[in-house]
Amino acid sequence: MRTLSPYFGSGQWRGCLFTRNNPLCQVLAGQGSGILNGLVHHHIPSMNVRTRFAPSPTGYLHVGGARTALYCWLEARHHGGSFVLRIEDTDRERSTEAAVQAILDGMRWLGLEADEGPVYQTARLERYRQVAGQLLEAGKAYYAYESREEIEAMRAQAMARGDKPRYNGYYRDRNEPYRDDPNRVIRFKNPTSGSVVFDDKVKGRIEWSNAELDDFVLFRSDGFPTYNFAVVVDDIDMGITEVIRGDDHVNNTPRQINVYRALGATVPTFAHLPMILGADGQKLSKRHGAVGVMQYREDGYLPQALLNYLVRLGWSHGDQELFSIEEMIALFDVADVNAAAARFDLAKLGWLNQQYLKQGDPSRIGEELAWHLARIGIDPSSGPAPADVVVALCDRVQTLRDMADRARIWYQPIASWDEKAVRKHLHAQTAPLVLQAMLAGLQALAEWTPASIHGVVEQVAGTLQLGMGKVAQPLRVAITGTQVSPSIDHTVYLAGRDEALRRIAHALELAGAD
RNA sequence: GCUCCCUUCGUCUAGCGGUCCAGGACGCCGCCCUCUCAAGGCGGAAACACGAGUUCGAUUCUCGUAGGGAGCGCCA
Repeated sequence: MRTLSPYFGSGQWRGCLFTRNNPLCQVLAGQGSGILNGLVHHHIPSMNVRTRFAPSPTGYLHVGGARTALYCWLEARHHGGSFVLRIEDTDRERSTEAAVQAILDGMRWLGLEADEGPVYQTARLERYRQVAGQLLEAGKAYYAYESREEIEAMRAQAMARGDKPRYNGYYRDRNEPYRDDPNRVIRFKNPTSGSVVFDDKVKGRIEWSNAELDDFVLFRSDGFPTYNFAVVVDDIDMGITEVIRGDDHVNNTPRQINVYRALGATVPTFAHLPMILGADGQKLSKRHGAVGVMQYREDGYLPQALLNYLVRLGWSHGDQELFSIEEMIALFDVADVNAAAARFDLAKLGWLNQQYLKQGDPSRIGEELAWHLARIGIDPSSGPAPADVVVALCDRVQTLRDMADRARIWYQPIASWDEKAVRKHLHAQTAPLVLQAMLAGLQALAEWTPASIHGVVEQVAGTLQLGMGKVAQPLRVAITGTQVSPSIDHTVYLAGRDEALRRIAHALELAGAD
């Protein structure tokens, strides 16, 4: 089931929030003069920037969509405007409720929540019919009755001539009345001469000859509006001032602008974002890591890191690499976005993630780590405080998932011993002495902190006249079973006193075993 | 096929006619630091797709070419 937007509940066009302050929409929604008259001279007060993110719910929120949402969100925040979420679900075949939820979840995780919406297009069907009817009345649209086969033939013919496959306008001036026909569609009377010009905020000036455009379908024979019609009606009704979307829509823009004009509406500004490519330069697909943003959470990335990575992908501000949300809002401007497509580079995302792992508040990041620990079957309360683990490991991993994995040694018994490590460090001549001394020293320690443990290690090294390596390595193997771990004081500290003593004692046995 | 868009180091980018034998970041390589691994510090290799114009002068402007991409649906 769908939540009907409160703004677009049954028949409330007139009083909807989107139109309340918008004279244009008042008229659009109003009766009498209709959309075509009386609108032309209205100007939307352009002070109030309104952007929207309008995904179709056919899958999860992927990085491309996430970046579009981020840019829309930033643009709105930067100008003190509003960011609206609209769900384009008129394709009932492919739209699913689960996908809507996935998109909402992704946006929430990233912190890109909308000021208004979600608005569902399927809840606005009546409105599209109304506007189409007005277009029909004004002679700016007409009924056409070709069958799909006929259209197909038309296209083939045009192709054969070397033209674009287009509708030939057979019914354009025939003035055919409405009749019950399974092939009935409503087509838009596109201007036949002149051209459409618009200044795209990222692509620059784009000019499109009307001769290239045909009379596209506004309403399908199944009674549903087409995308190109619904977006325009929605964007007008919602008072959208800046349309920011993927550049796969540039080609649609001229025909949409013609619809705005036919409706006498103010045309918003457009910003078409280049797409994000996979690391191999190919279009992002399931095989090329086109995963939902929530997958990045599972992979151990922080939302702030993903956001930072995404904002820098196609946009920059001098040499700055790290941006807080506040800085993004203050500095971002769609007009500064690059026109070329960019590749997604996981290595850089990893670096950024580590930056945030290191800079963030350990206890806050510890909470997220606890989530990851739980995911791999570890009870966070069965060992050291996650925040302490963060401090010990943030310099050594790039993702929380790796961190959780490497934290195992402090929550679970040593799973396997690195034989080479045992041979080299536990069976070293001095190992028994070191472990013995450490055991005694740690036992006697008044307080259990990395600093106090560090003191013991140094003391042992001093009295035994050994280098730090000779002390730390056997100890490290004793605690972890391997020769790689965080600094020795943290490694011992995180084990907790009881467990540390137990492991050292056990290692002592191993050391003396042969 | 037609229309539109794109093109600086491997990658993300700075550059908006001279400041560029092109700057930063990730990655890579080397050195330093060092209890392991990292992190950190220092240094290095690495790019204006090509060809014409315009100009005293092009990475920056124009036009071609090549190579990428998008669209040409009763899908969004």
